[in-house]
Amino acid sequence: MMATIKDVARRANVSTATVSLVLHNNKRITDFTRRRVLKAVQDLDYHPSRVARGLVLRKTNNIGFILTDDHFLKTEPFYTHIFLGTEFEARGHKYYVLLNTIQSEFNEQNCLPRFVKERNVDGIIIAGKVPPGMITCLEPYQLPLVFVDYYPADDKHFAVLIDNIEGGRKATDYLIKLGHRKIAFLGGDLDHPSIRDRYHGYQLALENHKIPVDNRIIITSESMTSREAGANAASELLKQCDEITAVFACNDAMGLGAMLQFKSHGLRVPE
Amino acid sequence: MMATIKDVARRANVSTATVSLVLHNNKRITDFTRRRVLKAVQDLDYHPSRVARGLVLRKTNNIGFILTDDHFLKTEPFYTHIFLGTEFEARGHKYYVLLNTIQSEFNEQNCLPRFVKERNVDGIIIAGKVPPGMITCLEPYQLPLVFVDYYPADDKHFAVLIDNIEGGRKATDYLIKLGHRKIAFLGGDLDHPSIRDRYHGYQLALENHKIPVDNRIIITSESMTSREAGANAASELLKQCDEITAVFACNDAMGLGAMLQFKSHGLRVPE
DNA sequence: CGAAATCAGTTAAACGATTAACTAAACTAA
DNA sequence: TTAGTTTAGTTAATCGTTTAACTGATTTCG
Repeated sequence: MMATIKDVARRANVSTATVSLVLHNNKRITDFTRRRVLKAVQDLDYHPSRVARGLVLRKTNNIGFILTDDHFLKTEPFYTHIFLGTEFEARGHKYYVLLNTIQSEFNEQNCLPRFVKERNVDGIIIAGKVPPGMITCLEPYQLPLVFVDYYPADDKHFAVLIDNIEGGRKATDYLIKLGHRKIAFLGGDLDHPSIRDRYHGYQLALENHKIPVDNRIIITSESMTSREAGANAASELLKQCDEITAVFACNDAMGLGAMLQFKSHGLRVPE
Repeated sequence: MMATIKDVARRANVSTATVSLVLHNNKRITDFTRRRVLKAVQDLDYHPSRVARGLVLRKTNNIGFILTDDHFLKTEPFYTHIFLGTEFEARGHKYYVLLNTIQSEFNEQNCLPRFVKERNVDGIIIAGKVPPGMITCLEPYQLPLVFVDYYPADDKHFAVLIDNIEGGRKATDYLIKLGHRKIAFLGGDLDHPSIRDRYHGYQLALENHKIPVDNRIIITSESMTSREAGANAASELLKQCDEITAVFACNDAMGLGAMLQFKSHGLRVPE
């Protein structure tokens, strides 16, 4: 069995309070006692129980990471990296990360991750598209909330965002500088802020170079995040306009799907 | 503030013990009382604190997931899927999953994940290559251990494994059935059991078809898991033998690297 | 009828820490 | 000398549950 604070106290011939005080560097313990306690701690390889400590301090040192699983699984490894980065940083601050993937369909009832209701986290990170109603549901728990890649409606919450406008602008700019003039835009849900912003950036770049926006070669639809969607979009583009020389795809999966589709129509990519 | 069992007890005019018993479906509570308690539970949206419960039951309902981060980050999304699957299944059993990526260099000292020392997990899943010495270090904690994609030295431990021999055999068999005779093998560390087994499967398939194993076209090296490694191996292969018509790569990154390298030498892939 | 058994709860200890409040001894100062 | 202060700890309450042991009332049965 693992050593508890009582074992340490017994071994060092002090009270458990003293052990705790030593471990918190309280100055009212003499060096003599401190050393004895520390020795006992070492001997027994004692580490305070996270659970017991959590109870009295009302603090779990857990961070809940909520992830719309669609994103994690179906698109790029973007969220994997976000998650790993979170875990790494949290670990550095002696926090643990509890992952909870959720469905995007959100119903008021058994909606929230269990770790919220069971008070098993001190704060929450939500990555990806946040189901409507979720934030309201979360409100009464008073947990610190941080969004990743999502624009909260109000400005009461923190969010970590990608500069999608600038990203979209730069990417498009790059294509223009390569000489492309007919650049198609392949996006997912335009209601999704990140997609909207990339589109915005795309527009800005075209504007800067006085290239008109051609609505025929802008293809977006709500559920467009998969390869098939990309492929379908590519077919669509081929029908719409044959002067296209470049494609701006909002994610890798769609880009790849489109690329394969172009190839199967005898076009060569990147040429 | 969140409701505690005391709030529920007060509201239902019973003792906290009764509330707990009701929640555990103990039969010595009358329907009359049970209903009152359940009503109070609903009204207050009460959920037992995982932390408090953990303390008294000596059970955290957490599973520790240890991952050699090299694998997670640098190679395929294989481990991502394992992890997500684990989280999903655990959630179904009311467990949480604590991730902890570790370095492959393992030193006896501050080696083990904190969640082990702090008794914050009930069991451990280790995915990927397990650093030597780690298992011994883990021993005294008496935690249930399950390995994923790793062959434990002793048979005291459970492991979830891929049938790499069969996988390697099938893949090679497929290439042979397509008519290939000179099939190169690109692998990582042959000490790694999964690589060794795939190689074994590769050999078996060749044997079955009475194709001799050509050592010149078998390229393995300890750290070969990246695209660059794949590219280097491809160059090597081109020098060694020009009759190669197919390549068996042990992971996607290497395969991709090799493919790109072949292309840049003017070869067409898959043709 | 009276002892034993059953019923429907309650009381209180325990889990492993933290910390405010207390205490006994030593020291300080008028 | 004596009251006050500082020092170096200890005692005991607390966090929110669970559950063994208890209790008082009712029922069962020989």
